[in-house]
Amino acid sequence: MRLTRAGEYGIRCVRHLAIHGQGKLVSRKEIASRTEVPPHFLAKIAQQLARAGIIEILQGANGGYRLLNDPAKITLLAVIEAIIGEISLNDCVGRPESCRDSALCTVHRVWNKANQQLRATLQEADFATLAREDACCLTSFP
Amino acid sequence: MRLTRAGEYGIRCVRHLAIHGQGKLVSRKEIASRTEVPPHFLAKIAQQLARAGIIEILQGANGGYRLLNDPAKITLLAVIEAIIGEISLNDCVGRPESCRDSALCTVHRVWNKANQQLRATLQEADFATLAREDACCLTSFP
DNA sequence: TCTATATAAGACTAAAAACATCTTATATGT
DNA sequence: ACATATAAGATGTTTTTAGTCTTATATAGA
Repeated sequence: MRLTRAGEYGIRCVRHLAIHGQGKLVSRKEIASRTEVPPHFLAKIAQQLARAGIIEILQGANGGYRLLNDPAKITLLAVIEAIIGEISLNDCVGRPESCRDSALCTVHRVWNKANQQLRATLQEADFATLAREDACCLTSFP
Repeated sequence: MRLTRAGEYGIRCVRHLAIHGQGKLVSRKEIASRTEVPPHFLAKIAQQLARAGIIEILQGANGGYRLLNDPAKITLLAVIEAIIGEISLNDCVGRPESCRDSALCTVHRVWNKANQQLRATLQEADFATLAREDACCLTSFP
């Protein structure tokens, strides 16, 4: 697992939308400038979020992005995995076939446990909470 | 954080040494072939493990590597961090200065918790245990 | 209907990191 | 002295990440 820049940007984007509330349309331009994400890069990230059913993209004049669901229902895990794919701390966890016998592998078992914990922690965090307080990472409201 | 190939190889190396027991000298050649790690790459990894005080390197004819401590005292965390540096799931965690106000950042707080959990889980795993049972990843004994 | 504005989609490029190898030097046992 | 083993760092290759650019498409409003 590795939180890439794209993943970080995806979080910023959803958090910014969450601050405005579900269904509120915000232009890509505004999101990009407020969260300091390169606009074209944000476009790609938004497409992934849209495919994952997290946001809706409206084209045309006065277009933009908006959250499809209640921020309280959107987890940090869902956003991250929409961007970087399912989290796996090492290959052993994500692709059992890369192990000779992953069911018995003591090392594997540790990774597996760590991976489950990590995903659980990220799943507990929802964007209603994440948007509520002031936060670093350039995503706070005016 | 990302478990690189080098990290994975470091684990294989220490596990192989742990199977032989503390203080037992094993040649780089044997470790490399048994764990399927490129010999020259293993040399670099071994140097990092040596700098971290995990193994001792003996030069010259009949040289090789050996564990300095009881495998039960060597944690998965120590080995991984000897190779890839201190684990941090995102920049926010590892470099608080990259946040405007990391103490208040709700996103940061989630990462921080996840990071602590991950390190704790990896610290609980020791190489006496990891070496005990059959395992995948090419590190089992003859 | 035409135009301005906005995003879509994917090709393309640059930079960084990962992965590995190669070469020269140094240490040790016989 | 010689054979064998690792040290150390330069070098090269591949993959991934990060970001940009271009052409196409959709929409609001004059």
